[in-house]
Parts: sequence; C-alpha cells; structure tokens
Amino acid sequence: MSANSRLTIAAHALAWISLYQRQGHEVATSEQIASSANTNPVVIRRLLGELRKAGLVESRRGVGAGWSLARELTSMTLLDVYEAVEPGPLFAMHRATPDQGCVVGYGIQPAMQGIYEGIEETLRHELARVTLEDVVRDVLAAPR
Amino acid sequence: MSANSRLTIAAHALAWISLYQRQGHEVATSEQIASSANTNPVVIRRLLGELRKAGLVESRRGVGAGWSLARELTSMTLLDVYEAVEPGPLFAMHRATPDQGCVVGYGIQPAMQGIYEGIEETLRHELARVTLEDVVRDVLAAPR
DNA sequence: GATGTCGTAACTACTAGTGTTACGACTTTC
DNA sequence: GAAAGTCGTAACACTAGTAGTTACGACATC
Repeated sequence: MSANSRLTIAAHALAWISLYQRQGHEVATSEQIASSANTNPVVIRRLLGELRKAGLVESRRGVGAGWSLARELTSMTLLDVYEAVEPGPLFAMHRATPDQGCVVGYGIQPAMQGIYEGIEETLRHELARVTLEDVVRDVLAAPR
Repeated sequence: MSANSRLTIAAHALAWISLYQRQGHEVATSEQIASSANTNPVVIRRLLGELRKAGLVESRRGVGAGWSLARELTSMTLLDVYEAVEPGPLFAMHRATPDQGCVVGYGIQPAMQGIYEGIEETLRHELARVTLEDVVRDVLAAPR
C-alpha cells in the first residue's frame, strides 16, 4: 500500500514531548524531537503543525520557544492523531471511471464504497481505543 | 496514505469474470475486463496473476484463452484478495532507526508494532467478513 | 539589537502505482 | 504446420506522495 510513517512519527513526537514535560521542562524543540526520531526538524515541525491545527499541541515562537501538549495524553487517542495527519481514504477507487454501460462498471463503485466505509469505521474505532498515554506506557515498558 | 486501487480493481475483475461465466462463457479475457474497468489489459493481467498465485483464479493460454474462477465466490473473501495484492503493512515505522540511547527512541518501535498488529488483525477480520459473492450482490443492487 | 526557534516555501531524491508498448510463449483452429 | 489470439512479462515513462534539506522571514525573549 506504500504505507507511510506519519502516524508513527507523530506518536513519537507526542510521547517525547510528554516525557520531557514530566521532567519539568515547559516546551520541547523540533530539533530535540528530530534528534530522537532520527529525522529532520522540518519534518517534525510540519507534522506538529498539523497536530496543532487539530488542537493536540501548542507552539511558542521566539527565544526559548518550542512545543507543548494542549491536552492530557489520556484524552488523546491514536484516532485524533490519525485524522490530523492522514487525510485520505484507506482504499482508492478506479483512477478512471469504469464503463457505466457495463453492469459491473456501473455498480462496483457504490458497492465498494459501502464496504470500505464500514471497514474504515472499524479502523477508526480501533484507533480510538488506544490513547497516547497507552503508547507512553508501552514505550516505557520496553525491556532494557 | 497514498491509497491504491488494487483491491478495487481486483474485486471488479472477479465480479466481472463471475457474471460473465454465469452467462455461459467459460473464460474472460483481460481485454474485456480492462474495458469494463477502464484500464489497460496489462494491469489486469498483472493483478490476476497475483490472484492466480493465491489460487483464486486460473488462466488458459492460446486461442480462446482467458481467465476463470478457481473457486466459488461464496468461499472467496476480500481478505483473500487483499492478501494476494497487498503485501506490505498498513503503517510504516521510522525510515531511519530512532536514537536507541533515548527512552522514546528505544521503546517506540516495539510499542507501535504491538498496536499496529492488533489493528491489522482487526482489519483482516473485517475483510474476511465480506465474500466476493456479497460484492456481486451489492454490484447488482445498484439502482438504475 | 542579538539570539533562538518556529513557519513555510522551494527544491531534490526516492518509491510505489499505473499506463503503455513490445514481444515471446503457448494453444487452438484451419 | 501455419495463422491467429491470448497470456506472461520485461521495459520504460509518467505521476503523486513521502521524506529530507536548505534557506529565510517572523516572532519573542533577553
């Protein structure tokens, strides 16, 4: 499917900010997060920018600026993050509209649409079951 | 996520072959299916080739050749098709391995791995609930 | 005013998916 | 055994999305 790492990196960033704040710091910089995730600060800023639009994080500018959580991780689910960073559907329809004169070409899109909607709804439900607090717990549970 | 249309086109092809066979024909050609799906015959042959590896369809060569179903559509689910045409995982990990010296960098991959596996298992379960016979029924149920 | 960080544009590189052409392999038909 | 039709597959081009990188203005603190 050519999966991407956006949800993974976003979860990484949120977990990092949370743990950093628990150590007493107010904000985390994209530089620090990028270093932990082994990527570029701009990639982090872009992702966190989308999370900010969704109301999950806040940012400050200027000296001593950075990112902080806008809500408790217990009230933040993977669905919130998913919807913030993954706009499109899971499965695509035909690129070119199929032959509408053919029974299959005519009926296939509504048929698959209905099926896909049900599946995506289930996916959302599953993502909504996992909070970012769960993620942090699992992260800290990794054996050393 | 940059979704693709492989599952959609594969379902289209299977539905088309089935209905064509119900009209008394033995095999369907990639040319006919491509015409209905409004794509190129080679695209259809590639996809059906993967379905053949999975034991869902059969092909004949030579004059009067083409594709036929290897099983009843009632015994064929979207999961069978999905697994045949979509090898990779739904969500990707970091491209470059995160900083193993950081608590988050160290624990994030196993954490997300476990979560993703559960979600993909649910997705599989949902896909397994829909047979290709269901798809054909929905296709024929489209209002004219 | 100097400094540090975000916000964002611009560009490159890479990959996956799709469409297309071409041609050999194979089987039927005559 | 030659012709014809279809699969099987390689090769290539095009597109879109993701990610990485550089650059620089905007902004807030000191």
